[in-house]
Amino acid sequence: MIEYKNLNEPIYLKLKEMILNGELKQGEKIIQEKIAETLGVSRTPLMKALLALENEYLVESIPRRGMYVRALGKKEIIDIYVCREALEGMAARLLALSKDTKVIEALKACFYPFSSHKKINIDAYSKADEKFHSLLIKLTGNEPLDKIYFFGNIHEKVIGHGLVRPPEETLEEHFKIINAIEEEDPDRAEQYAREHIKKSRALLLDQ
Amino acid sequence: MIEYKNLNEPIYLKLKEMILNGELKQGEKIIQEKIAETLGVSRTPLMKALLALENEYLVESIPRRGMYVRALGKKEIIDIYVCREALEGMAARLLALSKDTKVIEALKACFYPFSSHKKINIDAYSKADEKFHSLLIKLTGNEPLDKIYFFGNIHEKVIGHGLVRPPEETLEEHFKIINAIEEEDPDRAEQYAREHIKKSRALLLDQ
DNA sequence: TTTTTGTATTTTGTATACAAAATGTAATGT
DNA sequence: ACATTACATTTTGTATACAAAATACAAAAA
Repeated sequence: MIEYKNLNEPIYLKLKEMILNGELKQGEKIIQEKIAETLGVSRTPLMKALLALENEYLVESIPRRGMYVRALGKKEIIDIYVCREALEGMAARLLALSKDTKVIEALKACFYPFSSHKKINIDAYSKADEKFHSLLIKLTGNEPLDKIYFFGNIHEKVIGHGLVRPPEETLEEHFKIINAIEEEDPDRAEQYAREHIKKSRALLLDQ
Repeated sequence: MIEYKNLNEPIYLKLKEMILNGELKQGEKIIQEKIAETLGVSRTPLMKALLALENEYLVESIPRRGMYVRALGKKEIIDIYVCREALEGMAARLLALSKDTKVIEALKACFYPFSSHKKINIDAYSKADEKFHSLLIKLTGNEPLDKIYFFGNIHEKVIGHGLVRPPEETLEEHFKIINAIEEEDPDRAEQYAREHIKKSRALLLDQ
């Protein structure tokens, strides 16, 4: 079977990168013609990418006024963490019920490099963390769930490239979630996944 | 402050209606030029509406092949109910913590016409049911949550215009949720909201 | 100075044109 | 008959053109 690739994905990816690394600032207006020119495309495929990003909560459209890089206030960030708590909690539950050994392997693999109790590279751990949370959703095989879970992007944007809490604290929590899944205990898997997000949320709320 | 209205919303709404009432059939290819002509617009604003519908899980895009009305199989429907369980459960929890009397009023108002224990009009109850579940989300004031909860549409599509379970069964469950919210008991509110969806899901799974 | 009004410029929204790919069909060969 | 190829048609993807609205700016009035 032939694989048809999305032709305007490169535009979408480039724009997303520009938003996440701050090349396009929060609240900044996206002047279509200007961006289209810098990307070397016309407004038509650019608009498709912008609409996709609007649905990922990265861009906000005001009719007849234009598209703006979404500015995330404290409330929005907290609200997103509430959504994550619900979705990742459910994902952990589903995985605990799945009885799939490959799931456990994949999740554990994220943190193999950090299990030796040596000094932890923050940047590498940050990537592993993002991978873990994304995998938690993807491994469920629930496509609608994956579709509504687009908050991974936000993560970087909120904290820069860092983490909400130090690895020493979260590594253990990650393994608690994985172990509950391995022991096929859906209630504990969900509970731990939710507590994990909730703790980060509480910290963000204080700042 | 001036309110700017989305100019291509009429196209979006008309298309959505055509999909939900079966005028455009499941799995049917959407030939852009043809639909554009029947709607009396060009392909450009039509594409915007189609991309919005793609993000609502009503339309599926295959690059270079075209846009298709999404065909929902049993798995997708079950998966959507799993998402609803997570999201509505969390919403009920948030409302229980909100201590807002207007919330209770609004939720109760959905079912006032059916509290007299007379014969229940299925069509009216079906609308009330949809309203209730939509309100549960909206009243939280969590915008990202509202954005990812686009499954209300699906409901009609799955069951025609009917209900998964009879009103006699679900009316009581609705009030159990409302009461738990009123008593500011987040755990029970979430539990009841989840059980409510779960029961419907179990029934769909059997069919 | 500050506000208002009129005008020029910019920018969005939509229609249209055209190239490239996909699809359909008929002719050819096995 | 069936498969394969060549060609015509359809359809998507992108660029461009143009109208309508929003914005910026300068001149006039309070």
